[in-house]
Amino acid sequence: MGDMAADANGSLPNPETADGLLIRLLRQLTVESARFAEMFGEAHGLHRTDLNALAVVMDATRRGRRMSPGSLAAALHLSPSATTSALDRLEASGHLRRTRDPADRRKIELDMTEKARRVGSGFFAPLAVEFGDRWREFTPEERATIVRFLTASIEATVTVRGDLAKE
Amino acid sequence: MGDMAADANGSLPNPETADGLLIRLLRQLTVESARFAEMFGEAHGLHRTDLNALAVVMDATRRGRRMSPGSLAAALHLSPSATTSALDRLEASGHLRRTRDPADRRKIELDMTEKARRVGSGFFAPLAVEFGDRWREFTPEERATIVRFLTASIEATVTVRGDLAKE
DNA sequence: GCGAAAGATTCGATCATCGAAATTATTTCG
DNA sequence: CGAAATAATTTCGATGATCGAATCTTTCGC
Repeated sequence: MGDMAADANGSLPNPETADGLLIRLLRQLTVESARFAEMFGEAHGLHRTDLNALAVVMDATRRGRRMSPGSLAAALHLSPSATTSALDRLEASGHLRRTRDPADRRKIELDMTEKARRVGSGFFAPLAVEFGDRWREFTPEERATIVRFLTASIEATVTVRGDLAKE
Repeated sequence: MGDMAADANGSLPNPETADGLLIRLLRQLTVESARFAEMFGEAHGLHRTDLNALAVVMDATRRGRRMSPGSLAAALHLSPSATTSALDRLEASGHLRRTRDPADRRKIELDMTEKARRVGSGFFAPLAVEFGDRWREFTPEERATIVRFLTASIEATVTVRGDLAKE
């Protein structure tokens, strides 16, 4: 699932518009990504939430920020108590460790273990290899176009989400 | 999955490779899509699974296929009993109807209601508008490149998933 | 220092999901 | 034709992720 609104748009089957084709492909891509994540998680005994949590902590670590349960809860849109449960699971499975912040002892810092790092590269390395393989055909100019397209599409999604939030 | 492994890859922050940039953007796009679906579902009182189920049924309907609880369960990677629950919810909320197949009365056919159709276009219409707006800048040649890119990326994901399934 | 606030956890309840058994309808075949 | 096997879905009991409210510990303002 892990997926998301998997498969359905307004585009009629008959004459597909130019935009319709792109929308359909984007949809397919997100569905396939979700399926991959789901299957990967299953293989490692990690549900969606645990995978997401790991990913958030990994990303924060990579850019030099430390995560606390609170910030993790915010990032995951999860209640503090559910986050505690998730952290219990991830600590029990040896992917994360909790250590108290010596400066402010109310806070907890989350550290990835080597096992988590292996999980992360097990997730991304095969994808990166396969992507690299298939993307070799694209020239720098074409890549620039693709970057513009992806950026525009991300912005569009964020914009529409913002509109939705206003209501 | 909705979301999916939200945020973390192997690419180091420092000198980002050309592929690394694309991977990061793809990841962002899936994350944002998932967030949008999540927020939309929340606004309509539909969880992930219900949204996914609706989407699958809508898509099948659109291409002239009828769904049964069984085929829906398969499409969602959900147990039959969980699917029954989801259908109970969707029927109670007036999005779907169950009717027995007159030919083989063991089977149940799932029909979308007008309300479900409205939900669907409420989901996709704003996105389509915003995408259309932002994509106006792309020439047909550029779109062809983008289509190739998206197709290649989908195939890559499917391939890696297939490899994972073999183990 | 003392009360208020911040950060995290515990507790009890709810609900989605699962696996196994049950129900209803159909097909096979003796 | 009738009985057993098969198919499709649902029911039931149990598990577990999540939530909201209350609790505990630490820090900050006065």
